[in-house]
Formats: sequence, C-alpha cells, structure tokens
Amino acid sequence: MKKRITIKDIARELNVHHSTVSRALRNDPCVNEKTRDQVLAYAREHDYQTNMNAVQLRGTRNNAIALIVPNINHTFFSDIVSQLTNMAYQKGYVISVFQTNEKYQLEKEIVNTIIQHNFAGVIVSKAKDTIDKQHFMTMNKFGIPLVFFDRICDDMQTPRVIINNFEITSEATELLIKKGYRNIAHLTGTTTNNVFRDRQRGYEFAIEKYKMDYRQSVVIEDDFSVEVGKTVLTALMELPQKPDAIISSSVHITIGIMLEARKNNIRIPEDLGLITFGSLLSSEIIVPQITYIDQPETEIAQLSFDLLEKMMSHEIQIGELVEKTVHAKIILKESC
Amino acid sequence: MKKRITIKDIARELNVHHSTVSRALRNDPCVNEKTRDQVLAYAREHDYQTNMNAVQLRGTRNNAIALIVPNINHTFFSDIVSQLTNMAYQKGYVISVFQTNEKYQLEKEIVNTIIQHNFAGVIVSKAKDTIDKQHFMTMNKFGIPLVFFDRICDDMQTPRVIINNFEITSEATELLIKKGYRNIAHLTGTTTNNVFRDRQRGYEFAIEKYKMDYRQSVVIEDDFSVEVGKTVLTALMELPQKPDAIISSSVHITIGIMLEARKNNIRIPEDLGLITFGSLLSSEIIVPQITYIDQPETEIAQLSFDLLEKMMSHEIQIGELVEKTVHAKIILKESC
DNA sequence: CTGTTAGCGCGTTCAA
DNA sequence: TTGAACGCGCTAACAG
Repeated sequence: MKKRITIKDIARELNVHHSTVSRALRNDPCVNEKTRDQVLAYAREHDYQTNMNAVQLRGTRNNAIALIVPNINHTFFSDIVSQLTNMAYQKGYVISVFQTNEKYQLEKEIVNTIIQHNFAGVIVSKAKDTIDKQHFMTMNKFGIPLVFFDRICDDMQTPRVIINNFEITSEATELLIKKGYRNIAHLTGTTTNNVFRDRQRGYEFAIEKYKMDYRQSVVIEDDFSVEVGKTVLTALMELPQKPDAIISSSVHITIGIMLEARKNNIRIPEDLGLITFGSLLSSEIIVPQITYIDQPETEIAQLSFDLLEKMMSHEIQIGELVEKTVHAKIILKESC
Repeated sequence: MKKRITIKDIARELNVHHSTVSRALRNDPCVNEKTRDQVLAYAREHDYQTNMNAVQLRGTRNNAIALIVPNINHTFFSDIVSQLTNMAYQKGYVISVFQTNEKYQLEKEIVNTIIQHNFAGVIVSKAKDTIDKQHFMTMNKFGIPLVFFDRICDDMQTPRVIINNFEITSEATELLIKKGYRNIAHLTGTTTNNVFRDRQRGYEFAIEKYKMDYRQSVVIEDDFSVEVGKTVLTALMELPQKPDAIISSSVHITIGIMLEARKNNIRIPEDLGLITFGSLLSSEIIVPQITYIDQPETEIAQLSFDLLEKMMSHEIQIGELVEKTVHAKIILKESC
C-alpha cells in the first residue's frame, strides 16, 4: 500500500514550494502558466487527490450532503433519494444516504458520524419512534444546516417539508363514506410520530363530521410488512363489528390485507373498500387496482433541497422555522 | 453559528493541557481519574464531538464504509443496502450509500469523493455502462479496500462476489424448453456488463444444446422501466416469428410485458411463458404469479462484508483476487 | 510570480 | 501523572 501523494511530494519533485503547487492546483491566476501546467500534468499522472480532511480541517465545508431516511425499500423514500441525488449532482454536491432501519440508536450513531465529518448539510426523515431530538439539536449547535421532510420533529426550529396528512386522510375517509362504506377502519403507526398522528386526526375528524358509529384505529407498532398486514386483517375480521373499508398507512400492510382478503373470499371493493398511502411499481398490474394516496416525491425532494441550499447560503438562518406543505392526491382506482 | 468546541477549549476551561484532555477522552489509563471525569463531564455537557478530519489527517482510518450502487429502487439493491447497514452497524461501522443512477460520470465523481474522504472501505456494484475501470484502480492505489458484487470489473484484481448468471439463465431456458416452449426470447442489458453478458451466454448455451431454431436476444440499452417493457413486447410481437416465452433481466421490464400482454389478450402462461430476474414486494398478489429467479441478497451482503473486513484487517491484500460465487434459484410459479 | 510562515484539531512522542 | 513540541496536508496572509 503506497502512501498517498501530497502537494509536498509534487513540490519536491518539481522544485517549487508546496504553496505554489496548491495555487496551481486550484487554478490561481497568479501562478506562472508553465509551472501550472507542469503541476497539473504531474498531478494527473500520479493520481493526485486532494485530502479533504486537511481542507476541511481549515474550516471550509465539503461538497457532501447527508440524507437520513428510515429505510429505502419504500418507493416513497427511494424515489426521493433518486431525485435528490440528481439535483445535488447538478449543483456540484454528492449525496450520501444513511438508512436508520427505523432504529433510534442507529440514527444517533449516524448523526454523530455526520457531525464528525463536517457534512455541508443534512436532510432528514426521522425514524418512526424517535422522540428525543437531542442529537438533531446537536447538529444545530455545530452549525450544520438541517432540513426535515415528512417525518419531522415538530418542536424543532428548523426548515421542514411536510405532507398535508390531516386533510388528505380526512378526505379519504370522506370519500369512503360517500361511497357508502359505514365501518371504516384506519391502520396507522405510532402516534408519537407527526405523520401518523396527523393521519389519525384526519380520520377522526371525518368520522366525527359525519357522525359515524363505527370507529376503529389500529396502531401498528411493528415494522410495516406484508405479514403484519395479514395478521391485522385477520384480527379485524374477528371483532364483533367488522370493518367494510380500510385506510392503510403503508403499501406493505395493504398487500398483506389483499392477500388475506383473497384467501378468505372477502371481495374488494364489494365487501371491503381499500385506500392506501403510497404506490407500487406494480400498481397497475394488481387486480383490483388499489385506490392510493399519491405523495409528490419530486416536489418534496425539490423543496427540501431548495431549503437546504438557502441554509447553506445563509439565506435562511439556523434555528429559523420555515414550513412548506405539499399536497398529496387521492388517485381513484378500483378498490373502493 | 457557534464555533465547534475543541479539546483546546476544554483544556483552557479546565486549566490543563490539551494533550491531557486528548488522553482523558480516549480513556488513557495514565491520566488522573479525577481529571478524566472532569473532562468527560465537561465534554458531554458541551456536546464535544471529535473532529474526524483532524484525526484522519494524522493517518487513522475512519469508521465509515461506502456502498456504491446503480440505483436503490430495485429490491435487489435496496435489500442489500439494508442488510449491509445492519451488519456494519453491529461491527461499529456506518454505511454510507451512494447511488450512481447508472451514470458513469457520477460514479467517477463519487469515487473521487470517497478517496478524498478516506473511507475505511468500499463495496461496489458498478453502473451499467461503466467500462473504464481507471477510477476504481485509483482507489487501489490509495490503499482503500474495495470489494465488488454482482456488477463487477472482470479484469480487476480485487475481491468480488458474483451470481452464477450463466448457469441459472441456462437452467431457466432449459426449463422453458422442457415445458414445451419453442420460441424463447431473452431480454437483457448491454453485454459490456458481466451480468448481462453471462446471462446472454447461458441463454445461448441452452439454445445450442437443445438445437432450438428460434433465438432472439434483445439488448436493452435504455434504463429498465415498465414503459420500455411495453415497447419491447410490442416490437417482439410484430416480428415474423413471435416468441412464445420470454426471459427478462428486470422486473420493471417484466411488468411492462405483462401489462402489454394483458392489453392484447396474450395469455400467460398459455400464449407466453415468462421468467424474470428479481422479485417484487407484491409478487404474491399478481395474477398469474411470475416464475422468478431469486438472487440471495443476504448471502451476497454477508460475503461482501466479510471480504471487506478481511481486506481492512489485511488478511486479504489489495490487488488480490478472491472470487465468491453465490447461487440464484428459480422459484417456480404460474407464469410458465 | 513565488517562497515563508502560521495554523486548522488532534494524537504522540519526549521530557519533566 | 502532566506539559511542551511536533507534524499530519492544506490554504491564506504576507513578504519579497
């Protein structure tokens, strides 16, 4: 393993001072053209790479942006990752993605790593059960620009992009009611999380508004998975009053429900109406096609990136609360 | 924006020398217990975070492992990301994921970033059309441990984990032949890539072996997508000799095919047999269920990580070629 | 146009 | 047990 080549190595080899080499490498105009070309040629030849640790040690920020997401096997997140990767690349940044696997501990660890390495900025959607916001606050202290999207810390003063979960869930519930469904259940995640809490409220709101008798919220603490979806439907159908429609917070859950329904000859949409958050690559091919709530990933990515850029250019200050809300849409299909 | 706190700040505040603080923070036994506790308390209180740039500048490696993948919205890759994240975390590493979006230019950029930041190691599946391996060679030069998986640079001397693409594609072709299909087409990617080249060869091998008349390989240069899948099926069906079975290298393509087939009343599996690489979250729910080739993501992640660990501990040297092959399996369903 | 010098934050000598 | 001094690679301010 060879030692990596440094500006001093180049300087020694070319009989100039290493500061001259430094200037040459950064195309400083006040360096002799001939010297510069020599340096550049030598550098290219020997695969010189700036040691960013040295550069950053001097205080300059780097070109890496960190993106923290709960998981990337949800289309919602993987889409946003793709979009952000492209946007950032065009502006000369590189996106580095960290997956928390919904684990608070790992999230903390990741935040530490990010602080230690002086990332230029961070975009976060927090883990499902993260309540304590201390680690995020620490980023603030270190002056690292931070933008939340979707899963946010409500009580933190920092820019964020959220989805109109309250309105859209209320709207979805209303839609089901108007379609004639009477026993509408709502499957969602822990309400310590803003997303699930807002959806919960939206559901409750519509149920109240139309004075429905039936009200059934299932809070799923486990990770959302197809298996859990199956279990939940089974459980629901064993209740004295069965649901005739379901709003699900996760496609994984929804698929489990559909499979279990099929197995038990529960017809969709006749016996059971279904609306789900999020879509699938294979949405079009599933029969019946599921009515889903489409979350505008591109817009979310764009807004988050804009906010982060504004923080990095100090147009928005750290500790300043800017909130952008994007609007999800119900895409009506066959399942209700 | 406050300046970040350093060991010198702590030293000044506690009236000791910064080297003492340094020792205390790393639990050096030869530092007074009282002093140590004071330092640790102060550090915790003021959110002291080691500046890794300074540490790394001195030569020590960091705890971040980079993972480079073409994209993460394929289950294959996102599964591997998840697995690796967990494994690495348990060993005290943090995984940082970089997505190339199948772009060679971006891949180069990412590799530079990784070199500049002294990652502890790198696990790579290369972009579809990356041919030049220069940027990867540079990593070698800098002594950064590098492991390839799935999409590799054949002619590079470095550890790698590959899938038995030749055998499994040959096997899949054979399966279709034995099921009575005669006109089997093969949809795949550019053959400059080892994965698609090997599948191609496997297909050809079986076709030769059984002396089939029909032989149709479609090389898809575009990104694999549902839309492209539709187009390809349309094109195939306009040929004088239509295929009666298809092996597809991508689920995205496969879904396009199924949709287009449904639209044109082409029955699966009666009129068209189908085998696809890769599975879907919703595999179970699609009718007919697709026969697919299951790639052992967990095993791939595990082997890749093991190899990387061995490189990091110098058990395997840089420039040493170690090849592990994992075995994909055909999961027989209804589509053929 | 180029060299000198200092210092970013840290860990590691060596000396006290 | 602690302090002083040095250097990792780089850039910036200053001097020539």
